[in-house]
Amino acid sequence: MNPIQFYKCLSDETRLRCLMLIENEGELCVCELTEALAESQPKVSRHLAQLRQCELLLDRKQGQWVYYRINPTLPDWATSVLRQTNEANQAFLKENLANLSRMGDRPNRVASCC
Amino acid sequence: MNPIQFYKCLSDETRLRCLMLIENEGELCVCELTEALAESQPKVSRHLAQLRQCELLLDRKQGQWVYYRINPTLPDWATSVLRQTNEANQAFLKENLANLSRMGDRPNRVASCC
DNA sequence: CTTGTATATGTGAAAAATCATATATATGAT
DNA sequence: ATCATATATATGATTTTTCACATATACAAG
Repeated sequence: MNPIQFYKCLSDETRLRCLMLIENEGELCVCELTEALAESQPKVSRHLAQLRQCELLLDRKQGQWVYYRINPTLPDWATSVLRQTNEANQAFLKENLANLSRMGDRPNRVASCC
Repeated sequence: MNPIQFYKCLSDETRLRCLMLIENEGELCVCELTEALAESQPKVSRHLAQLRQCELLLDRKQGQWVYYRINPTLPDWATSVLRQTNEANQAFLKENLANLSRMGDRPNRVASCC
């Protein structure tokens, strides 16, 4: 993982909030992120695609939903940067987390492996 | 320190290398960074100015030289991100450190306080 | 098969970031 | 005062990034 590519990924507000929300929640689908961020679906989807291409995120498809999670095979320093950024900046996500918890009809999560 | 502003600062190659080199060396002046990066002086200077304005770097003037150092009052998470990024990515700086050590006539450092 | 929901992507426009070049300021040496 | 070195900044051009909107694909339900 090239540090420049990594930090370019973190330098856009939509992408950083997505990463932090996913770090918080473990896994989120596009419609949940769209709701939490109050942004358009194409905008969120495009930024997620970039994070996936750069291998910061992995996705899994379940029915009509696509769930994104942090790539667990990132180098330690990158994993640590994401974790620390999230832990130290919860206030930054306040509004987004409120949107998310206010969201009705969240898709039923089914474990990917069982 | 807003995490977006922080990561925008880290998302440019010139700025990231400057930050990492300064993290490595403790303090560097503009001409040393210019040499290490093999970039033009105005380019390096302009990026340093941005890092100073965002308060990631502090500067001190000594004679004709201006030395930049990491702002020691950054929030802990930011300090830690810089340190970890540097420690885990020494290979990324190899060429720049070689340029620096090859540099003759490096300005004599005088302690700022004594 | 049709409809509705979720997600992805193509396209051209707009905005933001970066750059090279020229120039200005400050300091030290002669 | 003149010259050389170090640094900063103005300017306009270029490149990169982001965006909105339209559209395409996939799946589930009826």
